[in-house]
Amino acid sequence: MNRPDRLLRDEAAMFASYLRQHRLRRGRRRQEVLAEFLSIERHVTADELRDALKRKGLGVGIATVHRCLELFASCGLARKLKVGNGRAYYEHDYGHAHHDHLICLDCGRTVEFCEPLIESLQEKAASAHGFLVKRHSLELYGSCSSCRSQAKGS
Amino acid sequence: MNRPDRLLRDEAAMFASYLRQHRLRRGRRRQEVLAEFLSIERHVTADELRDALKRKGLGVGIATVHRCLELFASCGLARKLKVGNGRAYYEHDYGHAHHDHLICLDCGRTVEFCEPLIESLQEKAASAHGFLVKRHSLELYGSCSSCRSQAKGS
DNA sequence: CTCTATGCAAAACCTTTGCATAGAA
DNA sequence: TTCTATGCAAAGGTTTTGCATAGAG
Repeated sequence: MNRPDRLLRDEAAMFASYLRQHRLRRGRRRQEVLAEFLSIERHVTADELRDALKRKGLGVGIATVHRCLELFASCGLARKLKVGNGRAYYEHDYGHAHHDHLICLDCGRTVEFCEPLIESLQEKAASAHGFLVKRHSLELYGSCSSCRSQAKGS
Repeated sequence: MNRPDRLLRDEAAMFASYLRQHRLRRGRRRQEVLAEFLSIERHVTADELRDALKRKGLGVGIATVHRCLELFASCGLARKLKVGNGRAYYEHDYGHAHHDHLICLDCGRTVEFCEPLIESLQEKAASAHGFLVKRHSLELYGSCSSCRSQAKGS
């Protein structure tokens, strides 16, 4: 919601710069997939993204979607995350503060949250074992309030 | 290391009780896989466990290993965890305090750690969004001390 | 023109399932 | 005996790869 033009410009610039540095080209599909990805403000799987494209009449092969998403992750536009079900999800990364996920085991709803104190405790715990943290993945699985109240009702 | 007999007895009792309650039987493979699993003090994949069994001359089918591991998870002997690579890892659960994982991106070494303060902050963050946490998964990816010193040296 | 991007199909990977049969209780 | 356990092979579900060709620069 409320995607500032500024953000989009920065993302486009990052993408262009990455392509240049790696001597890659801005193929038609690559641009379509990027535009669609950036227009979706939640994490998506390759499949979901392809479906979204198909609904707009753009028939992009699943392999291409995967290759695009990996590319976006490489250039810092996307963050890849794997949750329990084995599928890979991608979400916007650039300009988005780091966050973790709450996932409702009943309805699947996910909520992003951010707790800087947890992050610093992670660093501390890691350095106590000689580790330097590069990235982390934290998912809390449980039940959201609406699923809990429904469960009570039934 | 240092597995007290007490622990093993408890685990065997849990297993037996679960089998009884569910009218399952203690098949030969099931016992072999359990013994091997309990003898390994780190998380394993189904494949690794099967290889370990094979090295002892026990040819257990991969499907059976999967079925056994799911069974162990159901009866509280094992905890299943999925990390970034998409494979399922199983580790001892009974009698083991909850812990999270540090994973070295270079050498793959993993270290378990436990930080109760993080746990309580997770609860807090979840309840701020109306969630009740049932379980969570926290992995910190980075580089361990030995990989970092090697990198410096080269 | 040259080298990358793309689609398609096949392969790879890991896990699960179906089915016939061995084996517990 | 009866019902579960097991092996094997096949199926599933998702991601990756090979290859021929379209297409960007």
